[in-house]
Amino acid sequence: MSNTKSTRDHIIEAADHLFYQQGYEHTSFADIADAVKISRGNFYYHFKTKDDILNAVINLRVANTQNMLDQWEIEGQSPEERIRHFIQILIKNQSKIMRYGCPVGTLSTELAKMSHSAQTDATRLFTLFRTWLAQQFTSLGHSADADDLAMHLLARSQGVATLANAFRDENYIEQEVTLMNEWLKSYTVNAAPHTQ
Amino acid sequence: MSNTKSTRDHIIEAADHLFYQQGYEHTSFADIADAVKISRGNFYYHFKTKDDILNAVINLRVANTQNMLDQWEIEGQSPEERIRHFIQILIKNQSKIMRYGCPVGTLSTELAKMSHSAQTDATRLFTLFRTWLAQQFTSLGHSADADDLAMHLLARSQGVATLANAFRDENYIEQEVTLMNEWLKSYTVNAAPHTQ
DNA sequence: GTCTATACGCCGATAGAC
DNA sequence: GTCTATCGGCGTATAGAC
Repeated sequence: MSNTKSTRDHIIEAADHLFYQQGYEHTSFADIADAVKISRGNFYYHFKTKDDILNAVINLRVANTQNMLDQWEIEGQSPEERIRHFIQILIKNQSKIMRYGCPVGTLSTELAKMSHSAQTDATRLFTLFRTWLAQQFTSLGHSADADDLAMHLLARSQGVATLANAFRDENYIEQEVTLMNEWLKSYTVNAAPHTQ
Repeated sequence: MSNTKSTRDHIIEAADHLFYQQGYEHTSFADIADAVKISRGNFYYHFKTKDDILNAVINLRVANTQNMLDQWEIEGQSPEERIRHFIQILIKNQSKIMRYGCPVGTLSTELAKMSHSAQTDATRLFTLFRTWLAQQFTSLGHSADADDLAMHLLARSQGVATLANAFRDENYIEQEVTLMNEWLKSYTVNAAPHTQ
């Protein structure tokens, strides 16, 4: 309940940023220690292995994501407005996405290639969005295919992030966001959606 | 012109597979040497640095991709049939994609995080597909937004690959491929496409 | 062209003083 | 809780024999 962050918290936050910007494997203990301005030795008082830090980072991201979704739930006046909040993060984080891609997707991809045991935990971040989006689509009256619609929208935002990162195109994200909002509108205005 | 592959070719092919399955950084010289069954020392007769192997792998992938696109150009009786060939690789490589993701997207993402100088070269693989798809959409009479449509389809296949890899869902790829084919149809049957 | 042997640095991890 | 010092291993890369 104190407003001063512990060293442990500083480590987790620094690791969070570095794992996002450089990747998990590409980030060394020295990198994190330098960022927090502590010695490598001190590190091991707080975390025994690198996997422990990864675990703490994933937990932090899960908590932050859950808070964000809760906030959207409060702020959004309607399901479509809430879903638009989701789509809008591509704009809000535009420059970071162009440089580093999507934090959820890139971590999941990296851990999958490493056959890392934490891959399942990382997928929980996707699941948070998936479940929340499916709830919104259910509220919109699409309960039968709510999960399909959620996965569809998730995939499109993932693809946009990957290509924006590869091509570093400023306008591209906005262009696709417009299409996603139009797609969403077709599921809210009338009862007959197009074929996506 | 000989039908016997050189040791160099064997190294490139082994590196190609391992970079795809394990990632570039996660793959060591020892891994590749073991796969080719040569000593680590012999390795350096063929490639001086790890970056050299990466370069050779990218060149191999560019050549293979170009051959595939040329083949689709010959086999496809119409632009929409050719584009359907592109969509169909998600089905053809379904099990690999579920395990390792898309070889183009995952390499691009990894090199971006490493700030690797070869990232620009890796993006050429995306550009090959992008340009080829744009040509097909131009042939379909959508020359004004051919590149946008190409990028849109690229993004969707990328997103599907990322989520299929994260969730390991067998049915999901097929589900999204159906949607992509329906989307494509709306650009071929009549002149008024839906909003994507 | 292929091998063994080895240099050298970085990384994850430990020991122990303060 | 934080530090310095150090270990063992792996990874890239080199030297030189065959």
